[in-house]
Amino acid sequence: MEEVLSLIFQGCNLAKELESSLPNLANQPEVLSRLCDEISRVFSTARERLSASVLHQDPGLFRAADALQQQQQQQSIDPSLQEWLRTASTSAMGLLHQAQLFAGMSALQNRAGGVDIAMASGGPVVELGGREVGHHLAMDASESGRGSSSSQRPRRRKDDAGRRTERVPAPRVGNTEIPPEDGFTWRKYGQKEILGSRFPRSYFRCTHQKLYNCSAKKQVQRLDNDPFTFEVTYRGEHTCHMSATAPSVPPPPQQAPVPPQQFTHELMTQAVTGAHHQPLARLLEFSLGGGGSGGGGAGPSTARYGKELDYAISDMADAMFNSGSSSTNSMEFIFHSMEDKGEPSDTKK
DNA sequence: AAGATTTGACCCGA
DNA sequence: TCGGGTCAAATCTT
Repeated sequence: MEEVLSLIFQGCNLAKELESSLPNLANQPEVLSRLCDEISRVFSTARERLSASVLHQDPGLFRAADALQQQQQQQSIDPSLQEWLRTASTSAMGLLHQAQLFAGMSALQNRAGGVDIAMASGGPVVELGGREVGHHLAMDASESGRGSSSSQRPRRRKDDAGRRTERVPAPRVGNTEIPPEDGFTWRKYGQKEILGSRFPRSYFRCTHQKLYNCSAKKQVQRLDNDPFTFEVTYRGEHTCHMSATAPSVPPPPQQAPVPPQQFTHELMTQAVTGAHHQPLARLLEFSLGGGGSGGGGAGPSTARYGKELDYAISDMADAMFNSGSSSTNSMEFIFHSMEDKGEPSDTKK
């Protein structure tokens, strides 16, 4: 499996390189063709090895892989599809990764959905059950009381008891640079090269730090020996969830009101069936084997496509897990939330 | 215009 | 003194 992942990773890197050099290669079809062939070959090899080991688990998955690969091959012929595929694959994998997280959050043991999602994200099935997305709410008593006397800028020590470290899987396909979503909204405030590490460490604080005096922070760093895994260190406590109006309230895992099958299939499909998400919807039709909405051409997309989905997913989580006191139908809210996220981005740029 | 991200500089614990 | 963590101005995005 390790070898296969390495192949996929290699393919992704090749694709990235191709993408970045597209402007320079626009009038060099032979070079483009060669690069596309190379990428196809890498992914084909990976897929063949995957097929041998997991095909029996979910044949539908490989229909999606086939569809993806066909689209990739068409890239060299039809440039208009390039952006479509790039954003669709990136977003789909991001979205599917979100599905992984939600599956863990709601302690879903959805056999079909779980297998589909985990495999479609290009990696092994990860132990979602062991990742308690909401657990970093645990109180960090030392946070508030320290740094009072000596320094104007309170600092934490490395061995601070308030640190909680998790390892979470990175998206295997698409933009693997994106830190994994965890149900909170974070604002990046720094990035630093760490001695002896191949990858820089990113520093985040809660988006609502000022508004709610929320002291939660997290560091995200990719593992040297496993670029597919992020090590996420949480520090501080989220005080923003104490407010009734605070956004991005972390979901209590046991309160998931949505039946697993409905969530992983219908919800995920419907979530992307807006005009803005047509390509993604098509991709998900493949990977989830759903009916889909049909119609519509390949719409425009932006580089932030995936991130918008991240936010949309966050809103979905909010809607799902905070609908207890509301009289509003949670699923309706979710879909409206998705529509709201999709509509404006169509008009932007 | 407001919010988010980037990035070089600074601070401070080890 | 070194290196990790944070600040804050510049820049980018929406």
